[in-house]
Amino acid sequence: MTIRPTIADVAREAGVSKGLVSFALNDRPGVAAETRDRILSVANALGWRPSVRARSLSTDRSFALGLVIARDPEIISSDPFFPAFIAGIEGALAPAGQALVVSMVSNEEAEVASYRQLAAHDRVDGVILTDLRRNDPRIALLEGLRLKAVTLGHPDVESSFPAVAVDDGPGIHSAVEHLAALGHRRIAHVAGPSSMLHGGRRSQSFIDALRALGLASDLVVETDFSAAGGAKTTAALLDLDEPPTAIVFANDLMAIAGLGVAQRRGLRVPDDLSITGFDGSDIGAYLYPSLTTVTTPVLEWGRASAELLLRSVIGDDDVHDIELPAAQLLVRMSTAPPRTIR
Amino acid sequence: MTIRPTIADVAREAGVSKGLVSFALNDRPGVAAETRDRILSVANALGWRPSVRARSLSTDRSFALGLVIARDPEIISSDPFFPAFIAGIEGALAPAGQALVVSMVSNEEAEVASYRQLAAHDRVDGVILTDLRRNDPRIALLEGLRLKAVTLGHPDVESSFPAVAVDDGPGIHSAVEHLAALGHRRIAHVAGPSSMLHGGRRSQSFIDALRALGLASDLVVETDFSAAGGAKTTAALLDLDEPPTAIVFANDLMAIAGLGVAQRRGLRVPDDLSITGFDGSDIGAYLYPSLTTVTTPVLEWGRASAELLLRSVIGDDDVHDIELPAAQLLVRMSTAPPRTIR
DNA sequence: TTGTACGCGTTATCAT
DNA sequence: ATGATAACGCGTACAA
Repeated sequence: MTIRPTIADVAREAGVSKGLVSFALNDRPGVAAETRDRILSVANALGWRPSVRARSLSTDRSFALGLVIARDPEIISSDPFFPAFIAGIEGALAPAGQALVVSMVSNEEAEVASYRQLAAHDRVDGVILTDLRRNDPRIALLEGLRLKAVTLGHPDVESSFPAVAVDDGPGIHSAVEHLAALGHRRIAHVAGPSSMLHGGRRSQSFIDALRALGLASDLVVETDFSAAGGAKTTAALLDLDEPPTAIVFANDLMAIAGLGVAQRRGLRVPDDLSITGFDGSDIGAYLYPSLTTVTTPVLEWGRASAELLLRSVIGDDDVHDIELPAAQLLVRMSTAPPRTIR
Repeated sequence: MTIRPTIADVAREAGVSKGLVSFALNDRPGVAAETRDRILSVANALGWRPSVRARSLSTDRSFALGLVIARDPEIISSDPFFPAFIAGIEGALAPAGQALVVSMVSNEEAEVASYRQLAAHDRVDGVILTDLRRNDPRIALLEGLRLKAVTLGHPDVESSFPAVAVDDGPGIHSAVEHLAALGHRRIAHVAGPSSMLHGGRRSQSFIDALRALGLASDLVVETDFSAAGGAKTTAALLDLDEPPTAIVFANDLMAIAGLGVAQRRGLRVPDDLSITGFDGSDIGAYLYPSLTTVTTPVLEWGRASAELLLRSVIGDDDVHDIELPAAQLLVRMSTAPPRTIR
C-alpha cells in the first residue's frame, strides 16, 4: 500500500519549495540547472506523477477532448466511420496524455444537451464537430459554451473554429467518370440528406460530374444514409419506366442495401446494374460482388483533427484549416459495362 | 460575461458557512429544514452547479467510467457491437451525470498501457471489461490498479468484479436445431479464437447441440472473427471432399464474408448452402439473402453494465452478477433445406 | 528562489 | 441538534 507522492513530498525531499518543484518539472526558466537536476531525480526516485485532477482545478483545463456522436439508433451499428475515426483520434491523444470523452445520442435534442453537459461539467477542453449540417446551430452553441472545436469540413456559416477537410468531390467525379467510361449513360445518385453538408456536397459533385460529361442528371434521390433508406430508394429507382443502369450511392451502407434490393429482384450486379458506394468500408471487399467505392482517409482524419484541436486548446498561433488528401475511387467488382452495350 | 458562482458565493448570500452549504446540498443531516430551504433557494437563484473538478479533487472520484476497446484495425470498422454497446452505456451514464472515456487500441500491449494510463491519471472510477479472454490477465491488472470493473460474461479466473452475462448457448442451440430441422446433417462451425471466452463458449455450445442431436461435430474451424478469416475459413470448408450443407458462423462479419465466398463460387445461398450469423446486425437484414442470425440485447447489455459498475463504484452493497436475456435466433432468408432433400 | 494565496468542494473538529 | 471553522487534496501563479 504505497501512497502516491505529492509535489510537497518531492519538495521536502529535495529541500526546496513546492513552487520551485513545479517550475523544474515544467521546464520553466528560473531554476538553476543543478537544482533542477536534483529535483527531477528526487521526483523520479519517488515515482511522482502530476495529479491530473489537481492540475485541472488549478489550470482550468480538462486535458480531454470530446466527441458527440448523433446517429439514428438503426444506423449506429453499421456505420463504419466512427470506430476508425476514434482510432485515429486515439493516435493523437494517447501520446499527449489526453483522454477522449465520447457521448452517443440518438436525436438533436439529446445532442445539444450533451454538449451543454460536457461544458457545464468541464469535462473537455474542446470537441470535434462531425456531420456538419446546413446552418449548423452547434457552431454558435459551442462558441456560447466557450468550448474550443474543430469542424470536419468547412461549415456554411461563420465559424471561429478551424476546419479539417477531405474533399469528397474528386472521389464522386472519379466514380461517375468510371461509370461513363464503361458506357453508362443513365446514372442515378442515392444521396444523403441535403440538410447535411456532406450529403449535399456529394450530390452536387455528382451533378457537376454528369454535366461535365454532357449527361442528364435528373436521377438524384435524397434519403437518409440508412440501409432502409438506401433499400427503399433503390427500389423506387428500379421501378422507373427507364431505370438507371448504374447507381452512385452516397455511402456504403446504402449501397449494400441497394445491392441486396437489386439481387432480390433477380438483377445481376454488375451485369444488369452497376453500383458504387462511398466510405471504403472493409466489409465491401467481401461481398459478392465486392463493392466499388470511394475511400477517405478516416484514420488520418481523426488524428489530424485531434492534433489541431489540441493545438487550438493550448492557444497555439499556428492554427489554420487543414486540407487532407481527397477521397479516391477504389474500383472493385460491382461496376461493369451496361448490358445494352455488352 | 457571467462568472460561475462558487459554493462560497452561495454561503455568503445565504449567510451561512461553506460547509453548511455543502451539507445542505448533499442532503446530509445536521441542517435545520428552514436553513436548508434557504440555502437551496439561494443556490438555485444563483444558478450554482458543483464543479466536477473540485469534487474530483476532494472526493477522489472521477465521475467517469472507461471503456478500452482492443480490436484489430481491420475489424474495427465493421464490428457492430461497440457502437450499440456504447449507446447503451450512455443511456445509464448521462442521467447520472457521469461521462464515458473511450480508448481504442489495436494490440494487447497498447491495451495494458491504456488501462495503466486511465488509472495513473485518475481518469475513471471503473472500467467495463469486454471480450474476456482465457486466463485474462486484465483482471489482475485492474485489481492491482485499484480500478473497479465489471466483466461482460463470467471470467474463467478468480475475479473480484461482478459480471453481466448474456448466455450465447440458447442462440447457438436454436441455430443448430433450426438447421437440423430443415434436414441438414453436415453442419460446420466457423468459430472465433478459443483464446476468447465467447469464442470458445460458442463453439462448445455448437458441439453440444450437435451431439444432442446425434450428429457429427467434426467440422469446427477456428479463426479470428474477421471478415478475412471468415472468408478464408469458408473457402477451406467448401474445398472439402464432403463440404458442409450449412455453416454456423460465430459472428455476422464472418458470416457475411462467408456468404460472399459461397456466392463467388456460384453456390446459391440458401439453396446450396445455409448460413447463420451471430450478432443480429441490422445490415444483415438488407443483404441478399438476408442473414439468419442470433441476436443479443446489446443496448441493454451496455446499460446494465454501466449501471452495475456505477453501483459498485459508490460502494453499493447490492452488487451481484446479472444474467440478461439469452441470445435468440432470428430466422431470415439465408437458411433453407439442403439441396439433397429438396 | 521562496512563501503563500488560490481554485472549489468535502469533511473532520469544535463550539453553541 | 445546528452551525462555524479549518484542514485537505494538489498543482499553479505571483508577490516578495
